[in-house]
Amino acid sequence: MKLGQATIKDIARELNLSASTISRALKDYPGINDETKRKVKEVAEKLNYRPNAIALSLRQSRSFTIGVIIPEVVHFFFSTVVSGIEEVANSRGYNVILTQSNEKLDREISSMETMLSNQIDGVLVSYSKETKTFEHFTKLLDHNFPIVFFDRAPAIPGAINVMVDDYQGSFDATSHLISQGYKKIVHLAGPKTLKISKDREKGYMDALEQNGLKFNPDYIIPCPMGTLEESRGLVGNLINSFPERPDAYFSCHDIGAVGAMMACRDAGLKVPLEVGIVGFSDWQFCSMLEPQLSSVSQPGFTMGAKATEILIDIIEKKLDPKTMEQTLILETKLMVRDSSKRF
Amino acid sequence: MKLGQATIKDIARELNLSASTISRALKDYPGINDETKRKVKEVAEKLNYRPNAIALSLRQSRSFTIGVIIPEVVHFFFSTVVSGIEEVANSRGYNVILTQSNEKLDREISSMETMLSNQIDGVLVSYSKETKTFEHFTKLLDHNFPIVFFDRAPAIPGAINVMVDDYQGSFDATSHLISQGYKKIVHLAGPKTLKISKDREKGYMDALEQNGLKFNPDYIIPCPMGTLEESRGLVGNLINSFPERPDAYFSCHDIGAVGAMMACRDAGLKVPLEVGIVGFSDWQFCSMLEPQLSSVSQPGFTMGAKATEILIDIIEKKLDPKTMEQTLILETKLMVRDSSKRF
DNA sequence: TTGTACGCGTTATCAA
DNA sequence: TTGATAACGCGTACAA
Repeated sequence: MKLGQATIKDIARELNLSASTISRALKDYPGINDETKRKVKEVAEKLNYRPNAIALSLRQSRSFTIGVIIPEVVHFFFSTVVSGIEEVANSRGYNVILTQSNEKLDREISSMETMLSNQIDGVLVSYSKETKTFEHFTKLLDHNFPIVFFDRAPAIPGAINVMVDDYQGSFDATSHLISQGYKKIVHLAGPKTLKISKDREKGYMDALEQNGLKFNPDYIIPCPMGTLEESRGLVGNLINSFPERPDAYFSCHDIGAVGAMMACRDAGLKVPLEVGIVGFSDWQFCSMLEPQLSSVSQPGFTMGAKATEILIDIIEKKLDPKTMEQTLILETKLMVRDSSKRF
Repeated sequence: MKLGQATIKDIARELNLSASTISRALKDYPGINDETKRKVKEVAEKLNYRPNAIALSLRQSRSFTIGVIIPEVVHFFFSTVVSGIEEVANSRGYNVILTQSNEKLDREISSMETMLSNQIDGVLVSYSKETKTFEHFTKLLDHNFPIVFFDRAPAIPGAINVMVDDYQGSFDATSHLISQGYKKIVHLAGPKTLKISKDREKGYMDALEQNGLKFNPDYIIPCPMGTLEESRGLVGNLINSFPERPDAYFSCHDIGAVGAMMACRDAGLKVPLEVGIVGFSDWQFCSMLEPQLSSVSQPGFTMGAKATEILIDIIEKKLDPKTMEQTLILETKLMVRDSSKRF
């Protein structure tokens, strides 16, 4: 704060009392003269006194601040999660320091560093697509520093993760497509570095098998970038060149699904009549499209809220993550809309 | 940080030196034995020393942290702004503390309070729809506390604002509709508490007049909530009950435009043939819709970046806002797409 | 070239 | 019921 923010000492001087008395009076400690207390509070009010959280942090070695590292805020899902984080953190008296990695490992690492310098009490992380090794996290976990991972869960034994049931969501989506009579279902897959990508792929494959459809590896199309143009291009090629033209697309995220939808439109294929499409994440725009896009809804707000609750519990109760439930899995919900409904 | 974070004292003890020597060695002060310096850095490395930013903050009365208060993160435009803020703040060595007001005045006020307690060096604000009085800001401005407002600019003399040219954007959008031959253009307006709403309304009205169309007050439909359902319902009623059925809708935000689009579809009206539609903000989904939605694009990232630069300049150069350019206006860009293109 | 002492704002501890 | 002192981690004026 700038010049002239009143401190306890200012109040003390004004009333000819000691700093400790002021401190106690303000915090309603027992054994303080009621009259003194009244006067102290009055002057505090007058001087517009505001406790200095920094001084408190230094003294208590606790900052009541948690860090959040996400790939990008400009991402409907992540912004939803942040919203949940913010909500819970606030209501429990914590500040939220936010940084984006922009999917870069080095930014993730340097963010972690500055946050630690700032004495955060714990951190919530969804790691970047570039991140393939996790020493920058394990080092801290070994020192019992509280970390909770969300959505993107690393392969670290003993780490706490909050995620959605990507496997089941994917399984449901694929089964739904099959139930609607689609038979040649392509999966637009995400980067293999993310566990969620692998889980979604697995759910897709298992759903095929359990429904008696044979799995064709050529039907898995990697979309590492996750842009609309990417999937639109890939699906466009597919439609024109593939020996057996696919009749459905299950994308590991909504953007990819929109790309597929556009490619189909480009090719004059009718959705859902000739081609079924399902996305993943249930972004806001799904119900604005024509036809409305079916998608697997992920509880982003809840994820952020739960992860934060767990983190703060660890911080405050000094829980040992090793003795806790390691993974909280939230349920997804398939939102069936027009893009995949034949009957 | 938890137990066992090494401090300068730990290094001092290990090397039988005084804390001040360590401090100087680490910061490459002149007049320190090279050999000592080497050893200090070595031990620092070994103990995984990390400066305590909290202690620094307390000492310098500077936290290198800026606060951000926005209505909601789950809002494409705001998340874009936050992204710009984050980027610049980070590169200039500042942390970002984020809070959402959720469009509530009391949350806005309490956010401000906790942030001040946390000794932020300055704050970036986009105030809530509920905010009608600004004492909680003016009080601080009077004490020279650095505040930069973005997007939603309050009627505070001397305050620094970064915003887009809402008037011009709106004027352009309306003119465009007129140029496409639409004549009965309805404006879906935002809440009057926001200057941006008023500016957009003004731009609409002026464009009508300057193009020789008479302005009909009944053609301004307030959409205070800004939800899809709201505008869909309102436009639906309009279509059925209005004596002179409108042939175009210019909405003060994209969601409203989508609502209008849906209402038209419900009523069997063809966009853009029978009805033209233009939104404001150019959210991601605009180009995913069918027909693609024309919209006024706002440079969110730039807005965040610029606002942050200005704020940090004020903080670091101790500039007096009163002597500065008060308002930075960024240009909008009309993205003409299918929803308003007749020719 | 290095050490001592003090202060940033607060509170816990011990003494009065 | 109140006050004095020390400590959280760091930087710096001053002394050695």
